[in-house]
Amino acid sequence: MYRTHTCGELRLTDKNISVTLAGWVQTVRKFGSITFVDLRDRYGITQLLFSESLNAELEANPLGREFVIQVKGTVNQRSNKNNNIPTGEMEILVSDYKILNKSATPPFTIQDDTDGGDDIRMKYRFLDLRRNAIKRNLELRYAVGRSARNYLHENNFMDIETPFLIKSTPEGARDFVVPSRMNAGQFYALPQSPQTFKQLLMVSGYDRYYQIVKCFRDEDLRADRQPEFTQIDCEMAFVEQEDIVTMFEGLIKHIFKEVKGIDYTEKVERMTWEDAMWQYGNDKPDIRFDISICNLKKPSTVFTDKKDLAELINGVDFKVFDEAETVVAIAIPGCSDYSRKQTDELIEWVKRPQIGMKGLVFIKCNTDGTFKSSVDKFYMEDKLKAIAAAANAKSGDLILILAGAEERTRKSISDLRMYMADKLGLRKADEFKLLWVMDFPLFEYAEDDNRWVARHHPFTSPKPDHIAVMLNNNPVIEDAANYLAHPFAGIKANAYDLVLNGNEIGGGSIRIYQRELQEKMFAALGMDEKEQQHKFGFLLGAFEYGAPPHGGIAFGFDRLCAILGGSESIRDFIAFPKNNSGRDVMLDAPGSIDEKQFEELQIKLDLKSS
RNA sequence: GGAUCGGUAGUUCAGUUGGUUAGAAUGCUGCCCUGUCACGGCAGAGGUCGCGGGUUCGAGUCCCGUCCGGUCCGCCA
Repeated sequence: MYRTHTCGELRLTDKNISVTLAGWVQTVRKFGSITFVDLRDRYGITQLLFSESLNAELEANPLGREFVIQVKGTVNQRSNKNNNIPTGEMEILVSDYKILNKSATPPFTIQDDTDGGDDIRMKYRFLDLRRNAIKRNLELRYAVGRSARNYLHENNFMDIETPFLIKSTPEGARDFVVPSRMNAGQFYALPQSPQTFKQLLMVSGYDRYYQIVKCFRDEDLRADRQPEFTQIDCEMAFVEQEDIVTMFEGLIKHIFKEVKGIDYTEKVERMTWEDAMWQYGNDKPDIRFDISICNLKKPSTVFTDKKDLAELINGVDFKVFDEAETVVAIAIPGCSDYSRKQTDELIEWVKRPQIGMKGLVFIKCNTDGTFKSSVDKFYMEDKLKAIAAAANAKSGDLILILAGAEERTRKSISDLRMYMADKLGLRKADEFKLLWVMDFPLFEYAEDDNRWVARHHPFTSPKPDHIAVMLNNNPVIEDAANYLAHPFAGIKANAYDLVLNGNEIGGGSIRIYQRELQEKMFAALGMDEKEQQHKFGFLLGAFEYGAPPHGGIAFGFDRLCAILGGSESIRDFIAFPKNNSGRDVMLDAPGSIDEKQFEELQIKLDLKSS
């Protein structure tokens, strides 16, 4: 037997018992003729005491960091206790030890506050995984997964596996492809999600399905995006949007409770996509802090009580505002005392290429009731005051205003809002706020091809009221410049995203389950009958054999874990993640393959030079 | 496809206006130390300044190219 106990298990109450432990040497502290060793395993650290009698042997067989050793000894009370660790009151008085395996000196220290940078830690990921920080993340991930399975199991969901080797359907994200040896010249695709399979399972009558499943998308990476990632993928039959929303609010609340000990009793807020875009500039707003956007340019349908805003800023010959499609303002609490240097910094920040604004107008709402702005030349105090009122600014606030093309400006003010909130510490990692964003547009306009693309995916159903609009209108866009006037532009989808602290953690929809509507949808996306049959014939066929109404949702499992762990980066919640370029730096993958493999696949490599 | 920041000891970093022998911390090695737990003390080893080219009397430092890594935009139905 290698061990009787783990390194996190023994306490002072075990005093005098004989034990055998095995683990890794974290540190060796030689202190004259006695030696202390911290022995580490997955469960904790236990101090070993090598007394004088073992000195000769330690000299003959010295210990080094990360050596794997086995020790026999008795549990001993420490004369100096360490209150920082659970095992800090006891130690093992070692009678005998054995080196099970030596270790080279690790390239970085395997401690909570490691000296290793990201690069080296990724290359030696197996060492990094020994560290508490990463271990805790993986434990959290396991807990979230287990909690989700428990909840779904209790609610009659059934875990059904779906294939990884499927057919490429180049709609949406880029597919990873896998050549087929037995079908030379043909390729499988790895699934971007099990979408069509779970819908077919609904047709088959498995009315509550789930899977915690890998998905693959060949797109560029981000801190919160990996080419292979994990979804909690769910689908239900005989449901409406409200059923899904209730069921999966329940799932997240269950996870909050089981994993974080949080009772999320408050009502989960809801917001239409339209409101989210106008009030927060973003379809996944962080609503933990109360800063919303005021549109100063046009009378907004959202703010019906502030109809005169456009008059307020126009007509003083300030060209920046006059010529801008959109002018938006946010009031930052308590920042009216910003210095010239600080406001200049903000201006530089919005001018960075990533944000790409030409400038930033600010109004200081001083605590003495006066106003000071960067546009005093154009706006008298009474106008500044009126703008401040419109922007919901209080005394002591700093109003920041951006002007420009609508989409760009809206995104920028949203980025600025988040930047300021981070700066002011308003985004607290231990505070969690859920939000449903609903009523997304069904279609987006693709300028390049002058056609509609599905905003969510092509299986999403329109709102019941909008089905007729879809069935009775021609999807062809005759007037590209005026595409918003096309009836399809206003069609809203039966789709919903669950947002947690400004991150989309889940998204789903009620699906189309009738062949006619599905065909109409495909046609709207520019697919002729032949193409529809080729790509999705199996699904259209299935809809003819008693497809029930159904809908579902998929959660980004990695992202959910990262947020619950208080991190924006998902990489530390994945045991073996890819780097920014989609490489596994430990394996040095991807790599080339043997000539023999090419021959078997009957593939000849002929890279096109760019 | 693009922007931007970085690459100097095993590791994390500093390195002034281009100027003598490139530093610190930590890790590593050796010696001392009977209660440490970020142990302490003394001594020592450790460098192709990512790579290639250029400017210069002289380049870690400036310029061009390239590779690698981080972040972001585009992209991610």
